[in-house]
Amino acid sequence: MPSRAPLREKASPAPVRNPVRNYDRRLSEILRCATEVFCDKGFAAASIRDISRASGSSLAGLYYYFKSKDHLLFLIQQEAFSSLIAGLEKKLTGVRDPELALRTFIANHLEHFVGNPKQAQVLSHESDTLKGPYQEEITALKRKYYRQCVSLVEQLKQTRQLRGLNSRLAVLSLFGMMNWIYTWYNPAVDGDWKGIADPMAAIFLNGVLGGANRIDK
Amino acid sequence: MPSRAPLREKASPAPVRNPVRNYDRRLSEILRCATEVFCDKGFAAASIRDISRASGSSLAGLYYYFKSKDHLLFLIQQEAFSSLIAGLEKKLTGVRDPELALRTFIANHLEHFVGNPKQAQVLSHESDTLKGPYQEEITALKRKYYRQCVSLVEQLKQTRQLRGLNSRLAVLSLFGMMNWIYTWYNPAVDGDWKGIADPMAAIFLNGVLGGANRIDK
DNA sequence: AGCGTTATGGAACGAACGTTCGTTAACAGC
DNA sequence: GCTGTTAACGAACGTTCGTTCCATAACGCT
Repeated sequence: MPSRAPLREKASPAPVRNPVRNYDRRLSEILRCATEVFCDKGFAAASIRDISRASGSSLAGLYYYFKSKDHLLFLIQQEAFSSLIAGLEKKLTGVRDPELALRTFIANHLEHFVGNPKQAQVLSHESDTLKGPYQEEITALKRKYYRQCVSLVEQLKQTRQLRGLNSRLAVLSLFGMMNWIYTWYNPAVDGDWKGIADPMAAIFLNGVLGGANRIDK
Repeated sequence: MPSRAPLREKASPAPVRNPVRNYDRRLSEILRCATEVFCDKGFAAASIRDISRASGSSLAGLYYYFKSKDHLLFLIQQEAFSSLIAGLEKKLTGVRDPELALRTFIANHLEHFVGNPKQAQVLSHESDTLKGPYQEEITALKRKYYRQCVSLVEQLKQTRQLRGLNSRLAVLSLFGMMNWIYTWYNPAVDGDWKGIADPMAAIFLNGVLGGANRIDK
């Protein structure tokens, strides 16, 4: 007669000590697994069953932590954007010089993107996947972040008297450079984020400051 | 007693005059419709039924033109890449100056991407969707295109003696700028490709040439 | 008139999908 | 010891998916 208890290999039925902490910990564990699955297969091609497998939960058990597949992607993107913005505001306090501020902006962005490549890919690749209220909330975060960068470029434009500069195009080009990284970054070839942030900031800043302004200085 | 013929509203059973031409014409029509659907919903989320609806074919009728959904995406990407590369080689013949060649490269890329935004989005957004032999063939085209750009940057690096320049990072940053356009381009705001190509080429070329080199000139 | 090729469509297949239902342990507070 | 909450699960629902089978027109050629 076989014993029954040892057969359970899946997430065991919770030795709940601190109820609130346990929920949060398990949720972020699930978000981490789901991020990996979405990164590998893409949101639409990934199934809840894939995430169930990756996280060790049952199919039904997952729905205790999110309302729908869309809601799950929303939670991932919201957390990713929030930590990106939080890191930025912390590093930007007290920085007055626009050029230094832009270098800080770029460094923060790349630190996040190169340090969490899977999260970065889900942010970049699935940035237009959601629809309705979820998308609106993410778009609001994205717009806030975009505007902050435009503001820095406009400050630079004013202090350096760059009359011809198209701030919108400059900022969107910068975002292109940085967000595209998820398609090519290879730590063995490209090193960590510091080795990318400086040359990329150099290209962008030389790019918008232009040749002429260097002579004046 | 109702007549029967007028009830047929769908693609009528082919007044075949020139068999070869008809096949090609219908195929590119289907590719165009499929591009639109893939662009709007993403490859994985788009169904063959969506493409059937958009192209006016029946579900089964489509499979006369491609072997599988993956094959359909392959055909789209192959055609897009081929015309991109063909346009480039035509415009680049006889151009000796590396800077001018790079401006030409950028102009050709943006002309294609801004002129065919839906095709561009499918190329960029689904660049890693296929697997196996299809992906290998597309990757080969992509690598050829990438190498051509690297070669131009290295020529620039040599003639201008830019010792510190990381060609790989520079080219991938340029591709980032250009390919990211599909996420933000709005003809009403940004105008046609000419208004984007020049400022973006300026950012890139000033960026890699750096401030110092301009003083020498 | 008859035949092979080109081109198309209706109907169906099995598989996989997101989600829900009802149930069940484990624990906390009383 | 009882009760409500937390956390998890197996099984199933109805739907949609990519793909295939088979039939059938229209045409070019003989």
